[in-house]
Amino acid sequence: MITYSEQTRVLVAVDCIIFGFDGEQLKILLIKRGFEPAKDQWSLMGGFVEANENLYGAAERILHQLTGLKDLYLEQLKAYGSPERDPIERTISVAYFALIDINKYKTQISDRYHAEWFLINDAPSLIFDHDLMVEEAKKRIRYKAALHPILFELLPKKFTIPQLQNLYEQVYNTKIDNRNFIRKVNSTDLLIKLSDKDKSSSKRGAFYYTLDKNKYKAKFQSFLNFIPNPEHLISM
Amino acid sequence: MITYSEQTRVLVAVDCIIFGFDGEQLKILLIKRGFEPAKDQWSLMGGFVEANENLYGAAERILHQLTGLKDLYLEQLKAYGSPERDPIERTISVAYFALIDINKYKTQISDRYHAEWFLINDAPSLIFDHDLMVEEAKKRIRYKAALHPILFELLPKKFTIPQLQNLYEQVYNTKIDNRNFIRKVNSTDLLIKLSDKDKSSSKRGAFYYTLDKNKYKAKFQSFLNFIPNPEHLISM
DNA sequence: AATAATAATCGTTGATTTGACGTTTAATAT
DNA sequence: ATATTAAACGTCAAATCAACGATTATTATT
Repeated sequence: MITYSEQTRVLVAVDCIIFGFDGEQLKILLIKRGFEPAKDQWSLMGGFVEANENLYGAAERILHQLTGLKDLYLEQLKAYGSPERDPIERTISVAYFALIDINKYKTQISDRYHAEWFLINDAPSLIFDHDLMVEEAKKRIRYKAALHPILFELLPKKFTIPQLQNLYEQVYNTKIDNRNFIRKVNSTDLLIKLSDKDKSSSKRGAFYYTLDKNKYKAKFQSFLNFIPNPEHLISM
Repeated sequence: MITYSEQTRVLVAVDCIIFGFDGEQLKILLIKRGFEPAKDQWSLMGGFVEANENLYGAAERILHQLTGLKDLYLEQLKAYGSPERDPIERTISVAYFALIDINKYKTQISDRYHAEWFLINDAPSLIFDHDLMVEEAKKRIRYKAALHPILFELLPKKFTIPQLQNLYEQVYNTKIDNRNFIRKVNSTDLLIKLSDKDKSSSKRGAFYYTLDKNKYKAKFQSFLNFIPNPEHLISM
């Protein structure tokens, strides 16, 4: 029987960078670690990969544990494997980022992890190399969202154009001309206008829209350009 | 003392998808495995991550072992972790892709690995999930090269415009209008025209060019568009 | 009933880029 | 002299772009 017996085995973990949008602000979900090392420090949600699951499955499980949600947008970011990244024992971590609508998130489930949403630009510093992971995840999202309509994954089923624009403005930390933005959004043909309005943030009220799922899938690969001169903003 | 003792440890490997260009054709470097399992089958070059090195360092080492080359373009593709991907024992593999100028490659070093260059569209099928890795690496290169000038990493120090165009045509498997291509290339201002010519492939001879390294670094992030309608070609 | 505030549409501008295509000139091996 | 490839220059209409002006719609507030 063949074995790889002379090789060292290491721990493999999955860590999740969870981005959320509540209709107003872009946030990230962090947990307060309940165990050593680095107990009581802020951290990404993570866990070890189990014997029978693949990496994506592990990320799904971990995400479900914390949020109670399934079928989220989830994409592998990168594997991190510096020998010193975990002080206790060498651990390779495969980072995944998820995009979720905060309104779907169930608080009660997260209580055991002491999870909290933080504004994307106002989050505490994290354990190990998690800050680096978050930075690289932000870059990746900017990069990808400049070309593909992934930001819709952050929005509720029904959303308004001002919410959508606000989301883009936060992701790219820039002001977007509203007239050009609407024109571009309409030209993608991805949205279906509903008959009811959101009157919470204005007197007139903004029409709700919903994503045309079929067109979304069909057009996912075709490049978008909601952001003027994205090459000035993106680096990765 | 804190430990993660109850967790299972697994093997972590690095596999390299090595793309090369010899001035005429785009190729991939494969090895014939000299050990079990899957002895004598074609495979990507890989190896286990050692105790004192990070993932990128492991990829560099493995690449150096096979090619004798250092300081190559090397980028992490993705981590692969299906439980069944290695029949002997669970192994997570972090795939890296490298871009190299085949002329720099030293044959004698590779002999112990029975390495061979294959045309990109005429390679044998590989062990484990290596075919999947190669497919995803090809996609990644197409995606990235549509936006960033990474294909220059495949070219020799001195190269001609016809060589460059040929390379793009092979990567995207398409014909490119030569007049528009030259105009676009010149407009990037990335190339320095040399005074000597390559007369091997034409009577007139084509001027050699070299990459302006400073401008290359400065402009790496700004999007290129050598490929007409890249959105028709790219998917990832 | 007037006002304020946000939402949404329509239109214009000139600049730039795009791809498709035509033409010409250059250099040199044969 | 000829064939062949390199390369530069030009044209053209279509499309896209960002920036900006103006208007209308809707409704809560006063």
